[in-house]
Amino acid sequence: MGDPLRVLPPGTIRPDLKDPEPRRALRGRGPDCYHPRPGEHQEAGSKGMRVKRPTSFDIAELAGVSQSTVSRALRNDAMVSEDTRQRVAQAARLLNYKVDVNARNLRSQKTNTLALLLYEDPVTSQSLINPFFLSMLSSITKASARRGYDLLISFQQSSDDWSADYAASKRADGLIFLGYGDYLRYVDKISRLDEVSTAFVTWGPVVQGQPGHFIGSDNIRGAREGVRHLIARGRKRIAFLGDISEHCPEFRDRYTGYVEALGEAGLPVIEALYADAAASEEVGHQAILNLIDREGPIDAVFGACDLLAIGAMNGLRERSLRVPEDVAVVGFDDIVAAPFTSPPLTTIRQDTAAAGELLVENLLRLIDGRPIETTQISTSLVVRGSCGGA
Amino acid sequence: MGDPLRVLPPGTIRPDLKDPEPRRALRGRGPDCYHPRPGEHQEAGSKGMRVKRPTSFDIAELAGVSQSTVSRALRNDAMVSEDTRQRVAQAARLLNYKVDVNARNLRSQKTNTLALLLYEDPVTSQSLINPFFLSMLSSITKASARRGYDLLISFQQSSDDWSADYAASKRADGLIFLGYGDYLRYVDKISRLDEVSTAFVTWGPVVQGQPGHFIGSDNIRGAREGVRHLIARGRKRIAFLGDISEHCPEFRDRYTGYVEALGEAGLPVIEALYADAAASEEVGHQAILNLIDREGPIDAVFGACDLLAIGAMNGLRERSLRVPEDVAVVGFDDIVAAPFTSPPLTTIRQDTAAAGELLVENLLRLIDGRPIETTQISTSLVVRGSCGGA
DNA sequence: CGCTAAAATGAAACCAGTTTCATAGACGCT
DNA sequence: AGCGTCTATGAAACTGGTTTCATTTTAGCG
Repeated sequence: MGDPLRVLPPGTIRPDLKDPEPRRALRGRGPDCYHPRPGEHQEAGSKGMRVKRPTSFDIAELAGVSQSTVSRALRNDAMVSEDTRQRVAQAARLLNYKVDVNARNLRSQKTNTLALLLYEDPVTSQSLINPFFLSMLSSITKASARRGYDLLISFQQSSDDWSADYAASKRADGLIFLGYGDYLRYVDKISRLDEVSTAFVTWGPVVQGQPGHFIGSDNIRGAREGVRHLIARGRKRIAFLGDISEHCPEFRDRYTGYVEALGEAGLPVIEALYADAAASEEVGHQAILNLIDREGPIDAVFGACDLLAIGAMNGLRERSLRVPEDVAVVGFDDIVAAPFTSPPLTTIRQDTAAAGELLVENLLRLIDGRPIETTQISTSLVVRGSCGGA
Repeated sequence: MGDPLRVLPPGTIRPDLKDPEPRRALRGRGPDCYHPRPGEHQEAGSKGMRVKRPTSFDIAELAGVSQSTVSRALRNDAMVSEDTRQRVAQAARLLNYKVDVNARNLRSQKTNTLALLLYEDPVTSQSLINPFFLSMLSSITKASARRGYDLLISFQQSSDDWSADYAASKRADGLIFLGYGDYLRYVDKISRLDEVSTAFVTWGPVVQGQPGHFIGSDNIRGAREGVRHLIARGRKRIAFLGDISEHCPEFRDRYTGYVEALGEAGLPVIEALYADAAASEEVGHQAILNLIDREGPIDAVFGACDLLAIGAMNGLRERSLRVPEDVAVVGFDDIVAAPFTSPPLTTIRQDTAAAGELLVENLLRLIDGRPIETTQISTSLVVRGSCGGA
């Protein structure tokens, strides 16, 4: 927003856009150098040959110590003198040495890698249409990076073998499951992981007796808070939008919170269920139209997720109902787009940063057998315009 | 959308929601079995001990062949008789054998892994706020999975070392760069990869002389098509929304297409620039308000990405301007939300499926020195409601 | 100064596969 | 039958680190 606005004559291109010289090529290589020529790797000889990458033996020689000492020094093992450590570090820098993680992993039987398995909605083949998961993905990536772990990512079809293989083949030390979809089949599948003692955590509602594996938001409480807020603002005919079948246990819990809040206030329960597990604008849009047409006037909607709520807002607008004057809307998740809908969406925020952190933290605890503490994340009500003001 | 609607009396919970029995625990394990007890791994003895995982030697013994034959058989090497292959496969199945990828990688000097490096907008620390990248991420994941490659994912801060390390430490065979952000610094950094002959590809505008590395949509042509469409629908004062600084070369190209289309028709160029590289609803929202306030009436907006266009639509609504009657809007990307805005957003679709496919395909070609063919993806105009009809 | 314990180091085993190289057997041909 | 070629297989080398175990240094102390 820094640049001033301006109007230029028709067809003008600002001079600085004209690319006076063509975009510069990467550091003086010829035009056809962009793929390595196979075969020339081995023969060491003239310039341009690929030098064999240095090993810890090369460092050892240069630093005048044994190879095992190099290994220790580079890992900051306690048993190396400061002097040696310095010399080794310098030699490594000099030769631009990088450990070979495969060798390291092979011997140490650890990979320093976590695998994130996203399971897909079997119908749409798209579990990631919901930006909420993007947010989770981002926080998980960061949380694992912060702890020095790499992250492998994989989309799982429900037909797949549910890649316990990632652990079995020593690609990863632990598994993180994430997604909406065919929850039942999925729980059934990952349950077997426990038997082969593979460390894993799952984003989802807590399952009894498995407090370590299942981590999730307090959906019941969050939804209750949102609906209470609507009630407090005088709304009486509040619809619920979301699939509460067993495929979507999170939504089920949110529905429970919704029902509880209504129960407290003695208000009617209006469901607009739909079978499609993939929560999207489209589904919310359709659902609200059906609901209005069949159930008549409502004065509020609680969407089981923001996408549903946003779809509902669009549907309401299509029926010339004003948000929030005629119908107040509250969502769940607080996706990045929520503040920028029109009106801005009031919603129950799931703390994805904390969630990612907790998933990774707990997984690492499982991996090395430390006890687990929390498995629930608390939500918070974010009041914006769509519910009719603070 | 299958379930019927219904209204229940206040406070009712549907019977099937009552969780008759608590959610079943994973296959009959005690409550505190959810973390492995360290130390009990080694001693093989009573039940419950962790059995040492089988190696290829175990398979060899069981199948009555040598270990090297096992290796060959499992990799479907040509030099194994069908009979032997069968016996080995069966033995492997019997012992539930999985290769140790670390050993495999170490010896074969390949990882069958690609690394996806997402670079972040240095200001917002969020390169993934744009769902477009989610779509890219998804398609890249699938494309590499389809080719049997694992995908490592990592968020890169512009301050980072730009993890050529992923290749140098033999974690990955090749690198894929993706994101918006500080493009200049970023190009400068990855340019060095070429010197250490690390295979990589980048999603972004083509850089001269490096046709293998840079892959992107035909942004100029796409934007031109979109603006032409607006002109064909009678719009004359068409604003452009997007940062065209050197940090956003894609947007720059789209601006070029915009200017070209206007030039053809002899129409004025109206820019609403902003300095923030992160394309978001918020920025589009603010930009359109500024633009209207300063430039007076416009009858169309071309957003350099969908998020900007959506933000603009919200801003227009705030000023009581109707879309598309008063102002037509066209975006770029075709994010999943585009069909579900109100009105549905007309936009230039980037074929993310093809893009992911091409990125991975070209990267694999670079890796093993095959020549590269295409590096550009064509876009397509998707006409919906926001531009004033087909 | 001599003795002991602790710290630092080196030699060699080890991780679990792939790959090379040598060899045995099968087969076709003269 | 003798010979060469090709296929299938096994033995052993090899990948590049970590870890164990033995050995040498160093430090502390009477």
